[in-house]
Amino acid sequence: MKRADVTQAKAVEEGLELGPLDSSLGFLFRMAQVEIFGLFYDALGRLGLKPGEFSVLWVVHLNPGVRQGAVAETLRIKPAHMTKLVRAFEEGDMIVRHIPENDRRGIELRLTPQGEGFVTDHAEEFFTYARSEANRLSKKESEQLIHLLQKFTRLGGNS
Amino acid sequence: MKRADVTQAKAVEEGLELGPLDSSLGFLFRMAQVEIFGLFYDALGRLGLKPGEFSVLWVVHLNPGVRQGAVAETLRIKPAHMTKLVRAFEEGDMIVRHIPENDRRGIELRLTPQGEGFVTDHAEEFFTYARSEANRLSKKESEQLIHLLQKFTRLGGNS
DNA sequence: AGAATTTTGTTTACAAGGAAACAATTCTCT
DNA sequence: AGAGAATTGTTTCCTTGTAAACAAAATTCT
Repeated sequence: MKRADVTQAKAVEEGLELGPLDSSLGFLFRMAQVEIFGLFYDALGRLGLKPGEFSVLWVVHLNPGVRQGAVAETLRIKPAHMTKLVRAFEEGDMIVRHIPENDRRGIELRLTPQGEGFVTDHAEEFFTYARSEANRLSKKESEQLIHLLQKFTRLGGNS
Repeated sequence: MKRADVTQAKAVEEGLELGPLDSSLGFLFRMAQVEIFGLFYDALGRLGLKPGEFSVLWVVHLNPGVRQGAVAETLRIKPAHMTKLVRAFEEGDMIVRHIPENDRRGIELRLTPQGEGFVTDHAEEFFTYARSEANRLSKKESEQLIHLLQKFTRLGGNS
């Protein structure tokens, strides 16, 4: 029996009706993030590292001596959580915290040699995964998606 | 010169080097979700309800008698968490749980009259917010973005 | 029928992340 | 210089979400 009479949306997922929900950006972003988190784990889970954690190391790698608050604000990590992450990385000997003499409030972050090694060892697969995430889209489509997301988030190529 | 003169984009990015990170779908999805969560709160925070919670009510509204596991799978909510949400909604007299006689494992969900009232009262602003979320993109761009996200998540359209 | 398996939801025990109060340092303004 | 304000990070407490073990019901396969 053909189900084409029933609405398209009815065919989604468990067969549940979603109405306009499946055209809601908030809902789609959440679904997309869950999806991509799964892909990340399939690819890099064995490193015992989460996407957000790698980004912290990556940003410190590219910006040695950056203050931890600046990293937090850039990556939208809340200060309380940032403290925990940085302390954990310090504990794991990946990051060193340095309190500069000219402003002893801020804390400057740098990678340890071990941290540098970790980042350079895994950066390629991290970003390769990041590209291959998109393999359910054509190259053109994923470029378009990236562009639209950059515009929406005001990040990347809009300056 | 005041700090307020610095561009918004600059303030957002702190001027940090991100390298290929700002073209990573995983990173962009996370940023987009944080962004949209903020927009949601500005618009609907006063209802004391979160996006995911409203979606549960919405899906039950559109699919009366649906099993809670089906809702969980559709919305990518883990079973353990789904139990808590449903119990809380039951507590708040928004949802009724019904154990059908023919299969007493599953639990069928329906909105109470109060739940129906709540959903119909707030659905419009929920989805209006969902549309106005996109107001930093042109209409065409946000349609494109929605389409690409649907394709990426295999939701909506047809895969 | 009856043991083994599958499906479905719940409980427990924990990790991730956040809000708010706090502490230390620097800046502003008189 | 010194009081008040702003900046920066930390601590405490709480909420949200997850994994893993469990329990109950239904299904499958002798």
